Amino acid sequence: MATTDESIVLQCGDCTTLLRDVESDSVDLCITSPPFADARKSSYGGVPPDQYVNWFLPMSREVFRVLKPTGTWILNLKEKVVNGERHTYVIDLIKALREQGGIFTEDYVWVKPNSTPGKWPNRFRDAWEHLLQFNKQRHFAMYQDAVMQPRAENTAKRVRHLSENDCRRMKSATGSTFGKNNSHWVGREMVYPSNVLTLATETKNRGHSAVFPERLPEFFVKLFTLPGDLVLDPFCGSGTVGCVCKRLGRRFLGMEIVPGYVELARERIFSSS
Amino acid sequence: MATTDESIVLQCGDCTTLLRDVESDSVDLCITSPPFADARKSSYGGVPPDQYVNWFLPMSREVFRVLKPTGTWILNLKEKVVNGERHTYVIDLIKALREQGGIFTEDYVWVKPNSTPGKWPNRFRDAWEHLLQFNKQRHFAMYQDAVMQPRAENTAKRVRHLSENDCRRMKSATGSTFGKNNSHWVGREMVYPSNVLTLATETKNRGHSAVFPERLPEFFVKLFTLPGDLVLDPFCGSGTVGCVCKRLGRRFLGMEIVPGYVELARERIFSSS
DNA sequence: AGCTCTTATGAATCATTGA
DNA sequence: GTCAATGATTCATAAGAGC
Repeated sequence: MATTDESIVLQCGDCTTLLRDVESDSVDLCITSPPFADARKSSYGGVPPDQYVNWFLPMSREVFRVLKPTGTWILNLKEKVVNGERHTYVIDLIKALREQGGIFTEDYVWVKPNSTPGKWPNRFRDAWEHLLQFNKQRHFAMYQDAVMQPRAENTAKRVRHLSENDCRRMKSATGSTFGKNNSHWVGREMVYPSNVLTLATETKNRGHSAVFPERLPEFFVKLFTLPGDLVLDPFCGSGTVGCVCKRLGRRFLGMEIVPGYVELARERIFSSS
Repeated sequence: MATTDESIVLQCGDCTTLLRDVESDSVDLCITSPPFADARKSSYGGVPPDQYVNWFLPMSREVFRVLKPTGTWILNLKEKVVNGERHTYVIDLIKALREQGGIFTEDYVWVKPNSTPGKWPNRFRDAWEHLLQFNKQRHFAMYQDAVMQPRAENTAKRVRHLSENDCRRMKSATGSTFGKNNSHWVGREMVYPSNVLTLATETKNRGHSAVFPERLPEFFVKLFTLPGDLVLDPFCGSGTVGCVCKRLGRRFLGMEIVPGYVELARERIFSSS
């Protein structure tokens, strides 16, 4: 499908099929949030949890093929509750991707302070998701200095003056997990983040039910690519990763099966320039 | 082994053996942080990651046996990095515990905002751990009101001035059907927590490395037990869970293989009274 | 400009009811 | 019985409007 900018390519169709036409060892970073099991039924049909791994593997084989040896894949997933317990499709998939040759380098956690409300007799609301990092080699490209952030104010001092309950509520006050109060960058000592990203979900209606906050792909694009590098999102939805790549000067290849979302992504990516 | 208080019992020895003398269906909550793979080499010999599940299963069988049908097991674990990737012994163990009859109800995340600074060529510092919840039945004891926390300031403020729209809810463009009626919020000062616990680790303690900050077992002891209930920690170390139980009026059974830790736990638990 | 207030909305889950 | 549809439950956040 045609594009209006050679460095940003959007394709409409099934990504497993479309990926067959992508050159091997050409992608620096794949970052994607595939439809979770049983989710987004109205637009994607909803893959049953028990069939999720088998549904996933033909696609992942292509992703590993097109990824550069030094490239990275960041995969956003979350366990669904089925019959009162967390389903194992995510951990089954981790095992399967390792058998496909992937190296399970890290499990970043995305903490969502404004997660969907809800309380049930047996559980509280779900405020975190996986960001699984897979690689083809143990040595991969990583630019850690690009994601440094200011050190938080003296945490220990604050903790001492907080009540018991306030301490559990300190989500935005402490430490150097990524996404905390970054309001005063100037003149602050910079530190490396951790493997916990605390970022609120988008609350503005973007016409898509599962939109990344831009700072999430931005973190990984800066961490794993340089300007001019190629970023792939095989389930690009409304194009958040593409927007970030355009802004940061990375090339982007996005695939999406729902025509309406492709149009939405095109508008979002090219209207901002 | 003798104790100085009938409601707090400390035993020195291998927990798999000691557990055989514990009555079936008698424990309301088991909360424990077993030695992670390859850790605590001096006392446990450092279980190699590949043998971790086999090492674990005789003990877990006993834990499930002694747990009440309505009881809960909270298990603190973290994937260790082996040869550049996260080892799968945690997810292998989840699968194995389910095969043993356990119900994998929830995966709480403990975020440690002040974890040790540091970074490596291929990863940042590790700032989170699993708190796996297993049950014997789908219906178990849970006292959610005991762990409520103050509402966020922002929300508390706006509840004082509700608009018309706060009392109804329009359907979202993407078809989600969340209902909300903010008028129910009026007069409510406390809200329920999520499945993410943000708690700083306790850095300086008297001659021991504390596994848990006290607030962590406190959260689960309040959530899953009533005063007088029995709490078990088969790897009780320096006795943090016991201290919490003493303070909150729960009975406690702690097991620890290193005599020095048993003594330390005894001092900590009984000196505070 | 800067503060306060208003508004929309999100990868949800469980118990109950009806077919 | 088994399965599907419906109703009840629940917060925090960013953007924008208003002062």
